[in-house]
Amino acid sequence: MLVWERPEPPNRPVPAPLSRELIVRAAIRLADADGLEAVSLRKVATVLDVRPMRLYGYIAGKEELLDLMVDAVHAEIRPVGEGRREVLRSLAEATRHAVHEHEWLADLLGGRPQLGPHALAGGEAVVAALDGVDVDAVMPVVAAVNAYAIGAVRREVAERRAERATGMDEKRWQASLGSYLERTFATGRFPALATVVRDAAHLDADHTFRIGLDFLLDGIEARIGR
Amino acid sequence: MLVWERPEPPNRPVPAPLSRELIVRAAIRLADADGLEAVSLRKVATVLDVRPMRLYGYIAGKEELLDLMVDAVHAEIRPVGEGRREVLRSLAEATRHAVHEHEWLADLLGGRPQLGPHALAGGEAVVAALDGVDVDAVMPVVAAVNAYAIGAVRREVAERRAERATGMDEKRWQASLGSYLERTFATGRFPALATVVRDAAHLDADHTFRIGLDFLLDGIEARIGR
DNA sequence: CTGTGATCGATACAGTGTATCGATCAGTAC
DNA sequence: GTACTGATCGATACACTGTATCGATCACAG
Repeated sequence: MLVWERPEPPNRPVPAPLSRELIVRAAIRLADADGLEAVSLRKVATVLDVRPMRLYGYIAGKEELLDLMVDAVHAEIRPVGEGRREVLRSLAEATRHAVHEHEWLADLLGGRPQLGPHALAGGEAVVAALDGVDVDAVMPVVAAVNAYAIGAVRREVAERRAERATGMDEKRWQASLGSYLERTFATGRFPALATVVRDAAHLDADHTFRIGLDFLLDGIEARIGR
Repeated sequence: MLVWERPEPPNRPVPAPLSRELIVRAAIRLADADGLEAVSLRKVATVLDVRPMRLYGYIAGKEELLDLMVDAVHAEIRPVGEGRREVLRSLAEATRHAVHEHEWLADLLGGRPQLGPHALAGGEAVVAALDGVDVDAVMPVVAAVNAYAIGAVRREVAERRAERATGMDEKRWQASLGSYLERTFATGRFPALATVVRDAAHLDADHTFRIGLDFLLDGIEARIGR
């Protein structure tokens, strides 16, 4: 082996510039495209043309990356409109809309306290718009709307995924779910449930979300006024 | 090497009896003790004194195991009491209670469709107890209560975990969170939020859950009667 | 030119879910 | 009894994960 053959010079002409924001954006793109389980530090690093350990100079670890992703998307969740009811309704709808654009959000929302800057800014906007409401009532009201939105959106995403998992085709899913339920109901163990599933009108996701939200907003309005 | 030294006879005197239920129970014990991330097929197998691949004779994979765990706990979630409001309230409280006993449930609830036998049996019990309600209204009402319960309970667990993560001590957590918020609020970017956090009474988890639930139940009662 | 402190990333480690496939068994046919 | 068959089981292996360690490399201070 030739002694004077030096190993390739480190070849670090332009160390790819990096920042928390670039990392978070790359992670979000990965999650949007292929789901949360496609987000690994190695893949994020690859996308950014960087070696994995480099990321640890900007983030503490994967958990923090997930937190940062959630907070980044919180920038899109803002109430609009006027009047208490409209503000709260739009808050819930904005949450749902954000989850539609970032399905992985359903897996993370509510999983950890939301104290990032964008989440706090969203909270500020809501609380400010609820000006005039009894100060002791504000947090419970906002918390309730958030809780409903998160739970409802999780169920919605879960159903959508189950559909896709059985082969991309909605009709086929309805059929296979239907036949499974019919077989189960044929045992006679769930008579009341069977009646409802068979006889009730099947609402689409939009209506289901809005009906539940209206229940909640009705109850809130009755206590804090409009 | 001695040719007549046979390798130890397979030493399979009593192949540990196994079943889906044993596997699921072992997994639940692990999750109860150390959280969901402590549930791995290898650890479950170890606890059952079995080699990992053996499990695949009873379950299709880890995802199915998680589904089975959730359905098993659904056996504990049943409405009690009489009257529509009381049935729905107890449903939500039962969900919350189950999560208190199995904190990992907060990570899974709502994440996938609940079509297992115990979940369906719970649905049957609720629907049966709502006898007399307009058939088209039953599912939206139950879905709304479930959505609220799941979302609320996730937030509650998230807060509890954040407390524990900063060192087991609640006072210290309150202090560190408080100082973080104070520092953040000192920037003046969240004036409305700051006012509410500073001036409003801080409710404990029980009250917060019940207040939000009452909002929702009020709204429901106004539409479907009591 | 010579330290020196910071930065970076190759390597390694312990862990994961699960596909593969040879070893081993009970049961049946002769 | 022996020979075959089909089912069962699990050792091994693979690809992948998050991240700790630590030597190599750099810009810069003296």
